[in-house]
Amino acid sequence: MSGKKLSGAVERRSGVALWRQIADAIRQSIADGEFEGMMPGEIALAARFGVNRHTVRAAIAALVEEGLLDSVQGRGTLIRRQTRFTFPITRRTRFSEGLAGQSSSRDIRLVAEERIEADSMLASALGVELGVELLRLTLVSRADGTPVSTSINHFDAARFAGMAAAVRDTGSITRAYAELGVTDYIRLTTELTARLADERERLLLELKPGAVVMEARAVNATPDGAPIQYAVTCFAADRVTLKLDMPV
Amino acid sequence: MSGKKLSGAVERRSGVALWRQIADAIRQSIADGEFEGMMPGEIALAARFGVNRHTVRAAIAALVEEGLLDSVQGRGTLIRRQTRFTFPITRRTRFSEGLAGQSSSRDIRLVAEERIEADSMLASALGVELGVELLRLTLVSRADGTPVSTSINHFDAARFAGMAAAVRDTGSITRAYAELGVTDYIRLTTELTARLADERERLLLELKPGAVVMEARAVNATPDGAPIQYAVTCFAADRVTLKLDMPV
DNA sequence: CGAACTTGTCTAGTTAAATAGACAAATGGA
DNA sequence: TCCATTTGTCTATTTAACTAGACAAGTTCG
Repeated sequence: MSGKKLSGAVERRSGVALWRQIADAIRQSIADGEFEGMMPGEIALAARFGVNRHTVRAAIAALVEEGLLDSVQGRGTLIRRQTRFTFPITRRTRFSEGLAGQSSSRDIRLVAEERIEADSMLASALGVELGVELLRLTLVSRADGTPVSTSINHFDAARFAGMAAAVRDTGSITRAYAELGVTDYIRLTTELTARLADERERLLLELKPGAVVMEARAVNATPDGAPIQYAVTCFAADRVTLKLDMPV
Repeated sequence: MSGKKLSGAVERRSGVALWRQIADAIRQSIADGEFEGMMPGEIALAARFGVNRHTVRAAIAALVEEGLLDSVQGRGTLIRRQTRFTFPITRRTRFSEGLAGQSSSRDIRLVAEERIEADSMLASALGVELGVELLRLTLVSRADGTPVSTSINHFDAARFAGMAAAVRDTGSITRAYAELGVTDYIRLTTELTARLADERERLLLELKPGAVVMEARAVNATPDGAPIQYAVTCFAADRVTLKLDMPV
């Protein structure tokens, strides 16, 4: 409702093909609720964007491929129901709890496990000495089978040696912590930015080129404020809205 | 430090020209601190991305145009110093205060002023009746002359009739509020997402096509929790990192 | 200076994107 | 059933993007 219109604004020679610009604009318009149920006809859309009908068809074909639209000869192009998760970020952020009411299944999968030495940045974030051995876990979180986020997590290797196995067994960070004796934890700080998804993220999150991710760098700590986890989480921007609740 | 590498991953037939994909990858690599001072030579970059040298040159030309790089014949391509602002989002979020230590000048400019009727979404966010007259102000915030964010703000028109003039005069939301008798305000909630910038945002924020914005939808209130402002703010993702401090 | 590197410019050819128009095939309603 | 409207498919042409190679022009350093 921010006053946006589907302005027929496509730029030529911008390095982004017209059909992709149009696909992006249609996707956003649907997200904004401008279109519902049925799309306008291809000829109408072509006129609106000031391009040939075949160019619009290429855009629609891409969105059909994405699963957002469904074209039926003789009828028109239908808009498929799209769900967008709302993920709360608070002092007590938990992946599974956050999406509990919005999805029927959640799971966290371990995709990589490494041991590295703390550089200056990690050392200060986790409050350990430079060069201390750290455990680095790469995870992918899904809701209803759809990848929502992927994260790279750092822990003190000495204290959390069994973390990888615990995450694999429980499918949950919170439960893995519990197995290792951490019954509660809080989030100290979160830094957010957004950018285009890189190759690794596109693979893990099953995204198309040109997709946008939100990157959150967070420090988790025990309730007394001692850091235990440094996490860089990438959310698929078109699948999730981050909700920051400010406690009054 | 999230383990990213400048993997030579460019996708053909993706609707995004190779030179633009490469420009995006280089921009991100510089932001990640992978390159400093001088870029590798064009021939090395071409080999890395698996494309022709002329394609790399097109990418570099775009980044030179952006002001991020500077090519010198015979010497090479220099990386220009780039500053990224860190913008804190807390219960007491203030634009000018947030960037005070990072920039020598801040200003907020009023670019549009409208009166609209509250739809159901705005009415519930602001706690007013459906159809109540609202003031809609479009603002652009700059730091050191660089556009950082643009916002669309809604206020109860009856209570904040002089808001537009106050913002124009003071160049600050906080001071404008003060002129209208609101000495303090807090942020109730913030919803974040990210996407490609649309035409309007590219114009206001002086962005290139393909640039990413973070969209924050926030409700501000008086200290007792009564909503007074509904704001949709778009941040230029490559110019700012949002920092969410979780109060312990 | 001169060798070894860099970016800048040129021509030529290939591949992908976009335009243009015509017509087929399916749908839904009068 | 007939007709208007929709998406689907085809051919042809133009324009932009990419590749390939050669060479000029500027910088650095021994």
